[in-house]
Parts: sequence; C-alpha cells; structure tokens
Amino acid sequence: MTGHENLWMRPERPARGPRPSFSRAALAQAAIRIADAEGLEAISMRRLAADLGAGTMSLYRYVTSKDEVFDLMVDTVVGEYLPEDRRPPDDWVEGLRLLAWQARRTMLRHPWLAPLAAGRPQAGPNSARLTETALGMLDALGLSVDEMLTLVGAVFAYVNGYIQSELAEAEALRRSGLTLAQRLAQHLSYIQSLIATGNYPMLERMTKEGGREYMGTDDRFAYGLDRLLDGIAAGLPPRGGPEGPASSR
Amino acid sequence: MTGHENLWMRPERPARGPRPSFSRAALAQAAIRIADAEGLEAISMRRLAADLGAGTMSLYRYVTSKDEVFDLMVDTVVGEYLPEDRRPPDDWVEGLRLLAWQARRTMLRHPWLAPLAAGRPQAGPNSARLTETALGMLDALGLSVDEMLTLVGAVFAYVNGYIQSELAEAEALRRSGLTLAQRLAQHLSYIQSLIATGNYPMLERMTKEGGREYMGTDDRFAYGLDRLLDGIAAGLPPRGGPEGPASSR
DNA sequence: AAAAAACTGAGTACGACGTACTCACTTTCT
DNA sequence: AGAAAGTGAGTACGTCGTACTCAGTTTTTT
Repeated sequence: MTGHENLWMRPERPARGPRPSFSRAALAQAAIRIADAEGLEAISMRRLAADLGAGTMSLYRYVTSKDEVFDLMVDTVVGEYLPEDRRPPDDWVEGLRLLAWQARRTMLRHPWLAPLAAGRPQAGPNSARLTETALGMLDALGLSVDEMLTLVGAVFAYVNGYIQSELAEAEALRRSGLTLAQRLAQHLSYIQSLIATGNYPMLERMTKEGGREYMGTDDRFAYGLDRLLDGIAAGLPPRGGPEGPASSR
Repeated sequence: MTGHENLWMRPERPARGPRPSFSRAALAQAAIRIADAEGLEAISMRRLAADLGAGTMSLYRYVTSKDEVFDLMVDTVVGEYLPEDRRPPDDWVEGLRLLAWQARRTMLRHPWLAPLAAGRPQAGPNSARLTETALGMLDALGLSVDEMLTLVGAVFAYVNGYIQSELAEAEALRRSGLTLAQRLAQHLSYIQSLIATGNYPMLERMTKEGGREYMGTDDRFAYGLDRLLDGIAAGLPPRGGPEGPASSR
C-alpha cells in the first residue's frame, strides 16, 4: 500500500544491486526517436529493446508496462513547451499565447504527441513545470487557483483539439498514399453525390466557392486562439469585479 | 482508379449475388454496443463477428479493415449531435452553443467517441449533415465559406479538446481501480515531493487552497465555450467590416 | 574478507490480435 | 438452365504485450 505504484514516485534506481545499463531517460529518447521517424505504431517493446541493445523483457526493469513508456515520452516532450528564458512576457495574454504556440510547434515536430497526450492525464515532472509556469503567468490577476486552472484548461483544450484535427487530416492523407489533389477529388466526388439529393445547400456553396485552403492552417489556429483569449480577457473583472470564471453560466 | 476505394462511396450492396445476412448499420450498432459496455479495446474482429453470429472473416465482406469499423461507429454516433427539430435557434451563437452541448452529451454517453473521432477526419454522411447544419447557422452573417469553416472549426476544436481531457482523467481513474480520493492522495503526495524543492510556488498554493473540484466539469466546459463564442462574436464585423476571421493575425 | 541479499538481462512461452487465403455453396442475371 | 459473382466458414501466419524462469553479477552486511 505504501509501495510506489506510480511511475513518477518509483525511484529510478533501487537501493541495491548492479547499476542499470541505461536509464528511463535513455529509454524515452529511444522511443521518441522511433516515433518521430516511423510513427507511434512502430514502437513495440521488442523494437525498442533492440534499439537499446537490450533484451526485450529487460525493459520491464525500467517500466511496468508499455503504457509507461508512453508516459515517459509524453512528459519528456512536454518539456519543450516551456520557453527557455525563465521570465516570459509580463502580460498574461502574451504569456499564454506564447505557450500555446510553443505547444503547437512541439506537437507538429512530434506528430504522435497530440493523440498520445490527449488520452492520458499529465502527471510527470515536466507537466508539473508547465502547470506551474502557466499559473505563474496569471498570478497577478487575483483569481483563485481553481479559476486559473479553468482558464488555462480552456486554452489548452482548444490547442489540443485544434492540432489533433489538423494532424488527423495529415495522417489520413499520408496513410492513403494519395496526393492532396487526389484525395480532395475523391472527397469531392462523394460530396457531390450528397449534393445531388438537394439537401445540402451549404455544401453545394462550398464546392462552388472552391477557394479551400486559402487561409493557412497557422492562421486558422491563430484565429481561434486569439478569439478565445479575447473572450477570456473581456470576461475578467476590471478589478475585483464579480465576473471571474466561476460565475460563468 | 474509378474503383470505390472510399468506404462511403462503395455501394453497400453489390449488384449481384445473395443478400448479405446483415448490414453495415447492424455492424456499427453491434460495435457501438460493445464499446459502450466494455470500452473500445474490447472490440476485436472475432468478438464483433461472434456478437453478430457470423464468421470472423465474413466481416470483411462489409468492411475492408477494422479501421473502417471505427469509421462506421463514429459517423453513426455523430448523428446524435444533430438536434431533432429541423429548425434550431435563429441566433447563430445559440445554434453553435446547442451543437456544442449536444456533442458533449453524446461524447459522455459514448466515452470512446472523442478519442476515436479526434484521430480521423470526419467523412461520412452524418458528418456531412453536421457540417451542413453548422454552416447553415452562419448563413446570414455574410461570411465566406472558408471563414465559416474556420469559425466552426475553432468551436469544435475546443469542444473535442475539452472533453478528451475530461475523459482521459476519468479513464485513468477507472483503469487504476482506485477511488477518486485515493488517486488524488497519490497524485498529491507526488506534488508534495516536487514542492519540497521550493521551485513550485503556484503548485504549493494549489495544495493549500485545496478547494479542487468546487466548480463542476459542466461549468468548466461552459466557461471556455462561452468565452470562445464571446470572442468570436466580438470579432465579427458589425456589418461588412474588415474584421472577419480571415483578417485575424 | 566472506557471505548473503538483491537485482540484472536473456530466453522461452502463451494467448490474442488483424487479416490473407482457400473453398464449397447460394443467389441473381443472361 | 447455365454461368457469373457473390456468400460465410475455416485455417494459418506473423506480431504483439507480457508472465515466468534462471544463471550470473553487484552491492550491502557481517
């Protein structure tokens, strides 16, 4: 019961016995390298062990399940969200915007991250640093901790949601092996068959205006992020007013 | 090349031969029933076939891969987002808010939906109806189709992101087999060990204020959604102004 | 310095998975 | 009526996560 059932509380190195051949960090690095190069599904315990020059089952000395490998990967890479200079912008809006963009850049650099992180609670040291940093930006606003958490939670919900849908599209394209034009044409011909029923006037307009993709995906990301931050800022009390996150709804 | 490589364009029933014992819809229903009761990972082709009273490989007459089963599930359930009355609120903000809440309700009713939908582009008939409905709500605003898509994309990004993080927490709790209190205590003791380093003043404050969970998760969802809709509405041109989604950033 | 305790990494094995392939059979079109 | 084209069942293969065993090594204790 007092045992260390949590990855992050379990000591990396036991009190006695020979020193391990590698470390959790090395394990995470190796896994990240595989996932970056060949995608998440290329990671198997056998493959990972082979890359590390270890026996497959030896990995279970460092980690109790494959899932914990994923935990290590996520927490390691989440560290990249954090700006390198200790003191980010004073303005909290600029601070959160910066964090959001860093998150976006990181998730695009490691396309496996967004789906993986979305499916598990963030619990490692780097996630803690991230939370600490985000809350620190809101310190001067005079909100309760719960209000702050709600606020940054909303921003990260948007960021994760947006990037995931963006990546899902890219992934589907990659897996289909088609060119973008081919895929669009295929999708379009299905849409056309729906339009033929006469029940989809907006989709019909969509195929006619045909611009598509004229606004880059960076701009789309910025649009939603900026609107959300605008809305949050507008809803904050000018000074000690009654309009904090708690009183919404 | 003119072949039907897409699930939705492939005719369900071929021109000749005996009639199938069941339908794609029945397949989707069976899969949804399993996932609702036992989770996504309980779905295997063998299990699905057994539930349908069919041979395992017979499923591949209806679907070319397991992934297409997931496509069917997602599109089927996405249908539940749509309000049953043809004419939703006139106000576009109320319309989108309603859609967002319907999505939330559906995703909570089918906890496997959010992670699954996030990982694949929406391409089926019900997704098309959803897009049609959402765009229809914005018709009177005088935006271009791309601007509309950006707008509703932002809202759905938030909705998906929020619900996924909410479900991830619940899932982790379920899988750990602990009570909420136990899990919180465990998490807390890790946080405490970090705080002991003195580098986490905000987290320290967090443990002290200790309220936690005083704001329900429905309220948190509403907070971000309402702020986002506020921000979008505020950024719209009063009438033909220069401030549409396109000119952001 | 010696003995005991504890951890190491490699190997083997198991059950479950997605799905390719084969084949006797049934339905529908000509 | 015959032929074409579909049907569902069965078997088989390769891969996965991981439980278990065991000889060997390292560290702590006496």
